[in-house]
Amino acid sequence: MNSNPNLAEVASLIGNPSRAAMLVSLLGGKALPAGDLARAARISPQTASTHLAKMINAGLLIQESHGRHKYFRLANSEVGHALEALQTISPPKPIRSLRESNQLHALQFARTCYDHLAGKIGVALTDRLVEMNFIEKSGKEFILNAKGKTKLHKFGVTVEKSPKSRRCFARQCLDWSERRYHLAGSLGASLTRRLFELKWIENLPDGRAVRVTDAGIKGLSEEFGLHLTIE
Amino acid sequence: MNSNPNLAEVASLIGNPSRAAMLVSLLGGKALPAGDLARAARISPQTASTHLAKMINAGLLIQESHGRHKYFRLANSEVGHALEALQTISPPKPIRSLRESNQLHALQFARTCYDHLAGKIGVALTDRLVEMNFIEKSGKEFILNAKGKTKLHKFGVTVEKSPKSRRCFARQCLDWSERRYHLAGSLGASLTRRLFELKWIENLPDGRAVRVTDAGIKGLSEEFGLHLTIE
DNA sequence: TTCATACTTCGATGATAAACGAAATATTGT
DNA sequence: ACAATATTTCGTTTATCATCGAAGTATGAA
Repeated sequence: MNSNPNLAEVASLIGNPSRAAMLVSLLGGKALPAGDLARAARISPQTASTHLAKMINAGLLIQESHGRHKYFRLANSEVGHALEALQTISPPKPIRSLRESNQLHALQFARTCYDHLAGKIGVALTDRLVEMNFIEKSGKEFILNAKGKTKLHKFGVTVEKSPKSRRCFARQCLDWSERRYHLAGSLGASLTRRLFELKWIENLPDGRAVRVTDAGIKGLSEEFGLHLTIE
Repeated sequence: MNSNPNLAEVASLIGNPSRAAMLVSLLGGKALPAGDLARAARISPQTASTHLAKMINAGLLIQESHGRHKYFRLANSEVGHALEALQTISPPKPIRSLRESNQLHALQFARTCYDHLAGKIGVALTDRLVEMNFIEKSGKEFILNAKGKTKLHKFGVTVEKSPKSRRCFARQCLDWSERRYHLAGSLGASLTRRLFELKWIENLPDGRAVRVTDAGIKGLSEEFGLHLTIE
């Protein structure tokens, strides 16, 4: 009679406040260990463990073991997409203060994802690197060409793949909120490190949001033709 | 610290099997009376009434009174979008009868998703619009270019973004049955409305499944190079 | 007015599951 | 080997909420 997929099952999983808190923590795309997720949801590790098991079982999360830590992340981009769609219909304003509202904006605008830059700025900067013909998309990676290598090296970024690390050099990382790719991998990390070093960006007090400084606005414009407008 | 206790609130509303069944019945975009929704969810009118009140309260539904009947429908396209997004990550429901199997096939082939076209046809038509270079993907939207604007305007579609509505003009909506994007937003809705107007598509008796008429097969082929084969 | 239909409110019941303490398992460090 | 840390499993408690019967309100029909 009524249509096929079993909505209620997944929705009820997301519908628990503790699980929802964990899922939101994972929306940044990062994998987090069980303990961190428990803390984020303000519940005991035991309780978190049962929640995580349920979400693994339902295909919402996947698990990677690293020693005694178990890392969890969203199983795929569809899950992130669904969570965001739910957020858009989450009624009036959950936001208790102006400060929280600003924080939320800040996250969408610029944040770190593991160790590289994400959010609107992350995507926009990557776009500029492509447009200026420094990097180009190729499968799941970017390729840094000679022109880009020169430019970024002069800018203070490590442009050689470290031979001992088997980390991907210039991975494409999908930003769910923008649904666009930005630069990750060791190149993305090195570039982001350099931006911190130059104090073009700085960490906001808590969480993973990042602020672009005045020097950053000037610098990104001059070096990469990335013109930011303050909203 | 992290954003949304209300995410859980909405999700838990959708997470009840009875409420989910009612919401899915409303995904076709039509308004239905409380009694019909109770029957669709196989629950008593009293129970349905409390469920509906909760969903009204949370802003998922809106209510119109017509005499002693009260009609309910999805509050806005975002709700429809969120439901579809959840369907993409929901496990399929076992099929119990031939009738259900047929219904499922019809839904996968063509259906309305709140107010725009989805299913094989929805995705295929969107693909054609991209291939014919009328629209192009950009982030989470499509961009309608000059060529597309001319073409669709001539076809009878509203191609201007309504300034007072803050609804997205041409959003990408993830299709649960195809796992691909189709055209949504006010442009998608207007195009779908026009297809109904031309009687190229028509609603099947119950639910949100849609049939492509003979005129539609001819028209879609001639106008958009979309060649349908009857299965 | 009186009856019938559509929906809502109230109260009681029963089932589900979230939470944590206690204890088990697994891994790393000393 | 032993202690420390990270996670899981089990059993118990507790709270929530879906459900429906019964009764109430509102609208339309006879």
